[in-house]
Amino acid sequence: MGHMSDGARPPLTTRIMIGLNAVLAAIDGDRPLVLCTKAKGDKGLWGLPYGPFDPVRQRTFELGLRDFVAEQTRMRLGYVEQLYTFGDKGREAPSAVFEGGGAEDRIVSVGYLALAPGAEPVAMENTAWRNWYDHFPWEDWRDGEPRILSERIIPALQNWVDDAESPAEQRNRRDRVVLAFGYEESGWEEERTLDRYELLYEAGIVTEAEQDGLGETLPFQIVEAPMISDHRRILATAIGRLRGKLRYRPIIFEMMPPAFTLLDLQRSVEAIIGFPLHKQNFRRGIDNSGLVVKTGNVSAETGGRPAAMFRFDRSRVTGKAAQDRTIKGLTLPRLRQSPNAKLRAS
Amino acid sequence: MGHMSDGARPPLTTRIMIGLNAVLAAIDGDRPLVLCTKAKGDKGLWGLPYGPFDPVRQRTFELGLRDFVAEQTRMRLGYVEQLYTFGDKGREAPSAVFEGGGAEDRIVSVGYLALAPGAEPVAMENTAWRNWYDHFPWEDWRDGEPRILSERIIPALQNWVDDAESPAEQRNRRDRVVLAFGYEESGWEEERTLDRYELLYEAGIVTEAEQDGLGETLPFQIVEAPMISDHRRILATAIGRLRGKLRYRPIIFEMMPPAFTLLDLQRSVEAIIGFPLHKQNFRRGIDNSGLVVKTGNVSAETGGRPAAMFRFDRSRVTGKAAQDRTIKGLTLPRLRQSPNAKLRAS
DNA sequence: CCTATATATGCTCTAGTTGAGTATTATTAA
DNA sequence: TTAATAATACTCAACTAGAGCATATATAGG
Repeated sequence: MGHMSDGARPPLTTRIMIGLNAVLAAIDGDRPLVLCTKAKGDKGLWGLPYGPFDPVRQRTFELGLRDFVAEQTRMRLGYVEQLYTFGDKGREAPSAVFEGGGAEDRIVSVGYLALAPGAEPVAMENTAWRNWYDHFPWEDWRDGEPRILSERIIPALQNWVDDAESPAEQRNRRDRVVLAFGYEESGWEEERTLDRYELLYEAGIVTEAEQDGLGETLPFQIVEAPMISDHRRILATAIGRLRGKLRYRPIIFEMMPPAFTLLDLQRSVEAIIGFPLHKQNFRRGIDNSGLVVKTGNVSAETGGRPAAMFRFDRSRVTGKAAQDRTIKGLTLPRLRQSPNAKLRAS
Repeated sequence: MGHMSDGARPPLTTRIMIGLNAVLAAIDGDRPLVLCTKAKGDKGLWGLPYGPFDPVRQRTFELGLRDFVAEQTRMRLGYVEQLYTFGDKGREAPSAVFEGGGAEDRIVSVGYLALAPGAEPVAMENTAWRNWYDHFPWEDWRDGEPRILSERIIPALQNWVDDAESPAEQRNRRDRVVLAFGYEESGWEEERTLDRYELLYEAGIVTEAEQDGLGETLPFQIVEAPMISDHRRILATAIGRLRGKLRYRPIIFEMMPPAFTLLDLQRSVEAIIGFPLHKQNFRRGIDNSGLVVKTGNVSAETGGRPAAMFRFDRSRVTGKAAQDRTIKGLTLPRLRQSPNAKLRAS
């Protein structure tokens, strides 16, 4: 295999180090949660759990991830999926991440999405489940268009578009905004979380502390809640991936308790995708997906007529039971015009 | 940020090296192509172009990728997308990849998918465009179910299922086969390319030369055409990603020449997804996607009535023109019962 | 010119899916 | 008993997807 260009060997003074980042997501009622850690010396900013990859002891990234998450948070991961590998120069200061790391080292981080069936309380200090919309307030449309979007972000984006140096660049910026935020005809696509974040970042509307070198000079910065390093970007990637995957894989059940009502399920899905669903059509979709079966119990939790409890039926994904239809994920019957946005779906 | 576990710093004797792998795909008529290289000393096996990532000189992976592909193949990449990062221990022998690499080093490779608008001939020795179905004969259903699948692969998989040690494991294997290969009800899902490859690999039905340590002892091996290292796995990932993405992004146009007929477009899509489409419904789908516009010219290439030429209309993806509908990708109107599988779609 | 052949392109029909809403049922609290 | 709160059942219309028929415009060969 020796046909690579010469000079390939990196000088010993520049080492590559690999960090593993975990986006551990769970749902609590109608709150989508992500496990965060806060480190001293980071001005109180939150970050994602991360750990170094040890090339000697760890056979695969995934095993390494499971190890350090268990060590840091006492949680054992279930569903795990690789997201993306972030390798841009300057994305973090090596010495801040790896003990013994020097400024000349290069840190690459591999982000993973992990799903938990519930948000067990974590006893560790500086570790907490946080609502991910605290860091992405523009992504939650469950009560209608977020005010921060219409009142602050869109005007700021408009300024950014107007600020472009050439008409071509202006058109390009405008198109990107329209596409990412679904204005005009195209419509909000919930899975474009990363596109939106990157646009806001590029426009200087969000920023991640000082290490980005943009300091206080940003013209349009208006949205707070940064995270350390590029962790908010990693979280945006995770949210987008999870949202997109709901449609074609029965992944939501990785985040559900063993038994649940259909409304529980609906609230969980809504928490993730960030917009309300049409209740009757949602259950119709669930119903003929064949993904769940009744347990026989009922829940009298909520005041009205008791709801039947369901559980995920794994045999439906393959087995003879699945009859004719291809099992994919969930149908997400959007509620277009909510009669009263304040009151959720009827 | 210094809250990582100690002992994080890898000993200097184990270095991490990062390789970049490019799956450069193009279409020629009805042949889906991938740019391959053949190295001496690899028993004549084909592989993907790859190069080391230089942490000193290269600011991002993507720039590094573009550099080494330009150097190795004289091609400038257009559309590029990160696929996956492969880091399992033992996936390749470092000394074979990096000059100066030692057995104690750890190689991680970041795979990328790149799309070319056409397969320009490459003048480089040991570099060629190859039909990707040469390495995945079971993935091409354009002329009906591939014989290798029904005659050899499925029986071998059946043996593998029967071979399971426990009934539970047997059921598990069976379910995985059913799901990946779409037998019984669920139906063939073209984007599960990687699932299928991994299943075949696990069952010992495909193998990648000797470094996998399985040697000649495989009970069921029946499919040839391996590639070096884990390049066939990377290619499977790329094919799956590309197939899946066609449905929701207008990515096919990255692989088309500036002007084309609708049949050209259909043949290209069919080449990628590996099954035939219903012609009239395909054009209906293209038509009301609004993704293309007539150039005004016609093509008298094929013998029958001349076909109108079209071009991709980028303005449709955002612009005012897009009217009401959300522009996604293509509809893929499957042709279920081909009247005569030998004759493609009517 | 006329005919066979080949493909492009237009149109219809049907079944299933999706968005939306109405109606009915089973509880608890006042 | 009534109001409130949900759960659950059903209906309806618009649209989408699979299928196939019909017509239009070329070329090749008499």
